[in-house]
Amino acid sequence: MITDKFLRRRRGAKLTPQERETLEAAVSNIREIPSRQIVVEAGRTLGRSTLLIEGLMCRYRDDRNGLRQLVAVHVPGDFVDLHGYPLKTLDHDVATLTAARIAEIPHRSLDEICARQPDLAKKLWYATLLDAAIHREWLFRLGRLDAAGRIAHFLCETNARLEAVGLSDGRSFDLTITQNDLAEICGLTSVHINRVMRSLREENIMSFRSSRVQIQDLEGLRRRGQFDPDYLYLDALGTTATDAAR
Amino acid sequence: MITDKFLRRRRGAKLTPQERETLEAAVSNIREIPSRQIVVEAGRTLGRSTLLIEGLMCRYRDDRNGLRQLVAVHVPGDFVDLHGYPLKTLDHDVATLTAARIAEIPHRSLDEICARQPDLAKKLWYATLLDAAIHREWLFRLGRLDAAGRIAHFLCETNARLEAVGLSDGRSFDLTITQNDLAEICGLTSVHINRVMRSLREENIMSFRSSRVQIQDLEGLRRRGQFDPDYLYLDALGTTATDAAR
DNA sequence: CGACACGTTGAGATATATCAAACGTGGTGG
DNA sequence: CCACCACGTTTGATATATCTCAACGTGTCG
Repeated sequence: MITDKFLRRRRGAKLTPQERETLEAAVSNIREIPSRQIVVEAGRTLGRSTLLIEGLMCRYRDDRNGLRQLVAVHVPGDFVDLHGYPLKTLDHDVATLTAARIAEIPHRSLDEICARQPDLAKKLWYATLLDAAIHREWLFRLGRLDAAGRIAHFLCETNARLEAVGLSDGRSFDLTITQNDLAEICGLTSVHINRVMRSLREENIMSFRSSRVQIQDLEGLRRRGQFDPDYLYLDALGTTATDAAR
Repeated sequence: MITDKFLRRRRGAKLTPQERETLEAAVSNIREIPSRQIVVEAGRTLGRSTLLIEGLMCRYRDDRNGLRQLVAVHVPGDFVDLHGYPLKTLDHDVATLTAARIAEIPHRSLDEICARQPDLAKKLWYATLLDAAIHREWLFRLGRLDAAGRIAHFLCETNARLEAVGLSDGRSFDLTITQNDLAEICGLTSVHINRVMRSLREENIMSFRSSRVQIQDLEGLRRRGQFDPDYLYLDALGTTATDAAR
């Protein structure tokens, strides 16, 4: 099911079966996109939005010198560029980090949903505000945490988000990105990421090898990143729950 | 008029007179709030949202050691905690930076707007996405700019936002915050803010004294902060326009 | 006038960046 | 099957931005 993971386990915004069906019906097509491909360019007028089904995507801004800052990483179930619906054009680029499968939903269909199904519309709105909440947490991460804290915080967040959609067992998950990507997420250089990750590894807190993250000491990692998952608005407290539900 | 400044000069989302009236009618009450007062606490269930009429407000997250990171600064015309409407509860605190006048709008009234006036609802949605766009720009600021760049970028942004609501002449504006606030915005210490601002002053780029920002070299300030106002979705390109309109 | 918050300056410590080189490793073509 | 290439990772040495701590200055308000 295409919209399987959308808003899954989100407190107070789960979709009803009917709403899910409406959304499924709104999908105009499904596309496979290779790794490292730009999907939406800043400034371009948009006629549809993208639901990520499989793979990883990101949003970013490049600076004058070619340095890049990622402003979001998207996991399956995320409505990647839904912001582009009310805004009509995006202020940043959107690209794949890995090969990805996406579903496209025309804005025309969203118009109908907004006109006829205010409850569903509000849940779409909610989904974009979740992104904003994550943005805020990233601001905290960049503004107040040191390198180890930033890495720890990002890994805790990604672990929690992937777990919510059944892609992490709560301790380990696939993350097919480079150390340079991590640097662009954390506002650091890849050299420094490398050194700090080594120390986290040597402290037996976590490891990141051949695209797989293993968290040995989740509590320690959380402490390092001052991570508190409240801002993800997940329904089960903590991340201990199995992903049996739904 | 209470909603005078709301979405003013925002590309493709200006309110019609009727919509404006609807919003005005939705205001349940107006409050004056002293400086440095918490208005919304994280986690509390919300029954209304706050439109800022006059003064400055902010949203922030405190870390374990009492260090604070501001994640947003709000100027008159901003619908400060509209995020709390779909989300029901906020993940961060909201407070005044200066004495402020606010209008409160019950969520019940917003429900009616969403049910009956999808176009207006979409503009409310748009307003929250503008916040998200600003969050993203702040991420860029924190992740990729040095101290001078961060200060420059923040001042350019604030100048543009205030100008859009008629509170900056494009070169100077009142900004009643401390250097410590600036530090909490820029992810730096107040000591460093002080030093870097001195150097910006000595280069005749800008000055900030007794709560007033004067920009001598707007072009230079923009260059320093790599500031491009696209993400503010203002209708007039650049910031040269007088604020005659509307 | 004194208290208090805010701004300013100095000296030294530290985290992170920069530059440069070597080291895997998986994939590809000969 | 090997040689080689491209790409990402790892490490070292040095430079630099920012922090920390501590003191002093200045304006405002009761």
